[in-house]
Amino acid sequence: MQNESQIINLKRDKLKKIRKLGIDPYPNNSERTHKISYLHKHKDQLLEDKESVTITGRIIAIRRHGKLGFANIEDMSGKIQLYVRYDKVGADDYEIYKLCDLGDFVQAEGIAVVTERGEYSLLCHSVKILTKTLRPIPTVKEKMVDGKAVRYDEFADIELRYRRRYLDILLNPEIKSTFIKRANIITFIRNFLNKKEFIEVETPTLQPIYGGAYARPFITHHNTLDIDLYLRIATELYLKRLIVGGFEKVYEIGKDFRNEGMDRSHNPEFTMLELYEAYGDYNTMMDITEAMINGLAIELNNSDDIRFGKHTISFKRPWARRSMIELIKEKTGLDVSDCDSHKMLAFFKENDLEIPSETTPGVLIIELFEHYVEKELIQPTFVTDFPKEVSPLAKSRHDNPMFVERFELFIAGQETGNAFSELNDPIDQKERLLAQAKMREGGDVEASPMDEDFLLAIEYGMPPTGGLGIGIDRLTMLFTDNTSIKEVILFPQMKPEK
RNA sequence: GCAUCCGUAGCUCAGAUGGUAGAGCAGCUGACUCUUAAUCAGCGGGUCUAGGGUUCGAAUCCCUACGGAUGUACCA
Repeated sequence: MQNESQIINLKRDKLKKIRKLGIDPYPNNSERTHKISYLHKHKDQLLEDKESVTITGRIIAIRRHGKLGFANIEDMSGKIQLYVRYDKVGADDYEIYKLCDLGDFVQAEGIAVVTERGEYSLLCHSVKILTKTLRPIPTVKEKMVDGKAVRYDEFADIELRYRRRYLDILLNPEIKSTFIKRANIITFIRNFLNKKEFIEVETPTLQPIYGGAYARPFITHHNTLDIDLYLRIATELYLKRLIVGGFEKVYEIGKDFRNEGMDRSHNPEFTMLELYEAYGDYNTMMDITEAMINGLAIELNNSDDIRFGKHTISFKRPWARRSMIELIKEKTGLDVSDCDSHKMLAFFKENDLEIPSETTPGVLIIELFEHYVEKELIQPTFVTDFPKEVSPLAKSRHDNPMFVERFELFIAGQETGNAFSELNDPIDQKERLLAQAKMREGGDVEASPMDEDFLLAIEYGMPPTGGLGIGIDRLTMLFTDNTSIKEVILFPQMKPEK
């Protein structure tokens, strides 16, 4: 008689029983005098003073023994055992205790004691129910073996964990700490930038023209204006307008949306930090990136090093700064600084590499880099000097105008940041955006549309500026030793269940 | 997109070669005034992801769909 819906019916019956006793299973008010962690911090004093305390929490284990029983309850700060005796709480409250299930929220008042078996507990004088659960909470049991918690019956189904993240957080403590860490990372970045006098801003998520990255957008519609709007793919073009306006240091931490493939490192919406500094360039962006992430490592781990899978990654400064050309030459022996596509194509053929659909020098160089170099860059490495044609918003190098002043930051083989000396020549910028628009007309769905309004702003004058983008999700993956972006996004995008 | 693997009770899993589904935990009933994966006795619980096929017979073999994981491609 007990599949899930029957268990739910049994719980509804208990609910009725509680109501029959004249008790509201969902009272409007609750009270607590202390968090559970307080009981642990002031253990000796509480044991001596026998001061009455009231705590609240969720039942995570329950053991009944006739006229006495135990329950482990947990709040955000910790766990403690409740010790419930018929002769202490009285018949009414004992009845309530008997009607409590795993997952119910309760309020307990009592004094701190140590049981005969040596467990620090709250000996209850009263027990009150705060919320009755209707569904069976998956049972996860833990046993301490040699100081290590061995878990039984884990809540481990990956799909269920993501779809019912609340259960994941409730039942898997390491998940809770992952997301606390994520919050700490964002807080640290805010504090770091605020201290450097960056201003935090918010720019539109709904944009009439999207741009600032190479990606397909989500499209939506505004009813009153009767126009289509795009969910932003980057904050870049609006933040630069603010530099034009005289904000010298700005940043935004927010969601970008890209309508493309999903995999281990891509979620359709993701969190991005972008910052812009007037009178800076890509070199100052390297400095600030190093300082920020190194500071983060020290803040979180009290060390320059973190463990990531098999690797120990050291954020000790300075980090490697390597030209893409140099790296390719090192791995392949091929010098691509002359952007000779014939030579590169010959190399592709010699080595049986798949030839990309476009065979312009820039695309071929990137292809070589991704194939031979990217995955090898485990320690933090700034890869500099990208081909101009794949960087429409970056300034050219003076010594070789085929390349731009740009870097991508690679850590553990993964792109974690992207920065450049921002192009501020309005005529050059217009030409490059026109080239993008042409690619778009030619069928490149990821090329950016022309943004006249952005060009207008640049024509009013943007000072030399360094700009930087860092993927917060990927940074969090690094610092929490996760290889899937879904593990660091609370509610990752999933296909609907049928 | 392609390839491979996976989907059995609320949770974690077992179900060789096809023979008609099982365990632990959780739940229910009872016992128990110091337990902590409580214990003991008993009881129940399943559209084996869905649909089709092969077969006397399918959780098992085949096909399709759905969902997930991994790899790969794409993502400057």
